[in-house]
Amino acid sequence: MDAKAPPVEKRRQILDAAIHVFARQGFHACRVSDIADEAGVAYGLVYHYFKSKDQVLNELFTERWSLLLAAIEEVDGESIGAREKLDAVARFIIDSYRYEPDLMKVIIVDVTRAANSFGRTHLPEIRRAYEMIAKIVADAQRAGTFRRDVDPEFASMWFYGAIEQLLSGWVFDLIPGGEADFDRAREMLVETICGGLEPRDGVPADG
Amino acid sequence: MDAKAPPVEKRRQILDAAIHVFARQGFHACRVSDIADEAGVAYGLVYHYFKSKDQVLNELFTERWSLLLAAIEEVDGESIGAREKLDAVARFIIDSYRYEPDLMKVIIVDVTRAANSFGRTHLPEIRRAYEMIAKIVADAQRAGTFRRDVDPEFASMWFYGAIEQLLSGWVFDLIPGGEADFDRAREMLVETICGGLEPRDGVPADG
Amino acid sequence: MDAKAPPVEKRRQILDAAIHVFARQGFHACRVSDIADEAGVAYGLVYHYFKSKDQVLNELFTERWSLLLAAIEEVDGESIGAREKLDAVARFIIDSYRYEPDLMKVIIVDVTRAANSFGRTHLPEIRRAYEMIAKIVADAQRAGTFRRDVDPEFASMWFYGAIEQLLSGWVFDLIPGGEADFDRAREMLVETICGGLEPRDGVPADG
Amino acid sequence: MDAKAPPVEKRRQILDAAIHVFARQGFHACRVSDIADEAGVAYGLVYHYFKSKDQVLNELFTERWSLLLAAIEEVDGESIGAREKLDAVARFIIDSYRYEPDLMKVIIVDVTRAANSFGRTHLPEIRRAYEMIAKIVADAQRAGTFRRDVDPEFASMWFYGAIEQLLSGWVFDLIPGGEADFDRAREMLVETICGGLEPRDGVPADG
DNA sequence: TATGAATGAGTTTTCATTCAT
DNA sequence: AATGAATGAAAACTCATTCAT
Repeated sequence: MDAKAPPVEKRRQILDAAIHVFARQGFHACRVSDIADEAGVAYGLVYHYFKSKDQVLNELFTERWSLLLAAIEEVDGESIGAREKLDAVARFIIDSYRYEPDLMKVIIVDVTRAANSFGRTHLPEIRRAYEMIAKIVADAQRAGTFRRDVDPEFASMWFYGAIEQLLSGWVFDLIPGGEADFDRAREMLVETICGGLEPRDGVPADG
Repeated sequence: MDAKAPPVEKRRQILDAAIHVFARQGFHACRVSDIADEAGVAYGLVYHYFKSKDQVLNELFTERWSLLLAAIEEVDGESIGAREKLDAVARFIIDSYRYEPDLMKVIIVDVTRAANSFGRTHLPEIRRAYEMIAKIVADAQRAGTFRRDVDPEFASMWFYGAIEQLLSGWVFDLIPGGEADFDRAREMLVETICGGLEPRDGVPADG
Repeated sequence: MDAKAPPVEKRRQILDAAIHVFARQGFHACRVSDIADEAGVAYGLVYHYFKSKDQVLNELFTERWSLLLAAIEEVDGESIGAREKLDAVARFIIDSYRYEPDLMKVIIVDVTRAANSFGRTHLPEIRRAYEMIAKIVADAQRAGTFRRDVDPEFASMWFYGAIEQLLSGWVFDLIPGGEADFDRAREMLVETICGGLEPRDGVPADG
Repeated sequence: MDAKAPPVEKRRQILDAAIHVFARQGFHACRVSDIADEAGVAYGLVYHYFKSKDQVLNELFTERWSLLLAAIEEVDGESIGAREKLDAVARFIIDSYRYEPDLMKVIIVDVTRAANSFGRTHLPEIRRAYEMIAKIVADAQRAGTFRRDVDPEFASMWFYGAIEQLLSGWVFDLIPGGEADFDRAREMLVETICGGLEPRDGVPADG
């Protein structure tokens, strides 16, 4: 009865192939046929499952980014401190890179940082992540955990900007990316950013 | 009356035109003819002065980035605290954007963040900026002004990543970019990052 | 009714069209679109089958030249005199022109005589023909049929040079190229060259 | 008074430079600026003295070819046998190559054999050489020195074709081109072609 | 579902030639 | 006579996408 595998399989094959091809050559530099070759399917089949080359990347991005958004939301729902929340968010993103570096490379390089092309398209989703992080900060400010003289929107940018720079550093081999480095980098990132956001002598929590 | 206008003039016209065309349409989306049209010169003249479309962008980037490197170096040479140094660096970059938003947009969007194409080419220069910032941090750590448990290289990434995110926010209209916002953004950025890097209760300056 | 026309067909169409376009306009003067138009196919299809415009000509040349090499080899294998062998070779080349003047025109004008471009590329194959003719001469010298005081390599050049000049004459309408002229030209060519190579009074066969 | 060298000098400089540039790169592959660079003059000066890039080559060809025509004419006027005349013509051409290989290379490769471009333009002059050689043959036939069953026009082609092939062989390094080879090649060429044209047993001088 | 042949729009780059000085 | 800046036409090649089978 199942003489034939469900068609979904090839669709997945194509997506997975695209991850590696995009990571290797970059979205613009690769041809649709490169994806098909890597997936071991015929050329035109990509167009059977996807409307265009763009759509392949879009789908890859959305698939992953929605996981991120869900993760942030879940983290935010937990009863833990703001520092712990941001630490969890950073951990999620860094782990994404740790376990699927090619996919994250594609998302960072070809979407998130490619602000003129795909970044533009996905700005709303990207922005959504900023906002959720900003919300974590704002809540902490209300709770007195974070100082109030730094706008949550800006705090979110410092935090996300630092993470993106970190991942870029790994992607482009600017900094060592061994197993041991992941945790250490995250700890220092959270320590610095949260340290800067937490109240201290001479900095009243209420701004 | 001037016997002859210096030929350099048209070369400059082309570079300036390129800034606006690149900023408006993005490097890849624009054609060489767009640049020539904007500059009001003949198509081939672009190739008289530049080897390729790429070289136009490269020159634009290098021209500006070397100013940044010089500025950081100068700032680092002054007898001021680390926080003041980083504040000056942030100010220089933000002022660059304030006075030449199109040029900075091109540099950020088409070079610095376009890590797969031009970013790759200019990685050494970009890295140089990171290193100079890291040096400021390292010196402060030795002086006891900054805590020692955050690697200077990482501190540099948090700082630069935050600035890049800020400029991206302005470039893509994610955050308001009025005159008043420039100073406030810089203050908060420096306050957060340096705040996180400075020693405080329970954080011994020596790591 | 035929389930599917073999894809090879269009490839052949393109090659045939190229023969006529090259012959009419010359390789350099014609555009790829001229070939496509003549073949009645879309522009891009030329590039589907051939890597470049050059490759089209290369293929045309190699296809035909290998027939020539095979013909010379076959002729050389027969048990006939040297004069008969050279006559057969001349006949083969002249017949090639007689039946496919456009193709031969292309080969002579755009490859064989275009020594700086394609001739350079195909020098080894062209040289091979010289060598095979030289071998016929050398064998005849050993057999005493041809005098030994003319290097076979030179004899080969006199023979091939005469043929090439003859074909050029037809191609450029320097001499009449009617049906009757083909045989007569060949006879005179062989008579002159072989006559000059054969021993006679006062010219000892052993040089 | 002669503070300034006559302008003709630079014109000659350009022509001489063109010889070497054409020989090195080929007419089509070189740019006008290459000629100017080699001549050590400015770009536009080439257009002051010559109407176009083509005209430079045309002039080079005509200048030399007219010497050849004159030489053949002179040779033909002497009271010597046909074999001696043809030997003198061959010697003239081979010596031209011997003493000015670059110029002859240009003439052979870019004009004489480039039948589609410049060859076409200079066909009348080239043809003139054939005709003069044919006349030498025809006269010899009338005098009984050469057999009459080979058309003078064809005999001329065999002779000229052999020479052209010989020069091509040197130009493209197909055959050794040392000092000693020049005389030997000429002797064999004349021996073969004239040998084939001279009457012998069984070949009545009157065809 | 699967294949890959067929389509054709789009852009960079080259370089001969002109022209102002 | 001399310079070299300025012009702009021309064409190869790529590759996303469509479509017949």
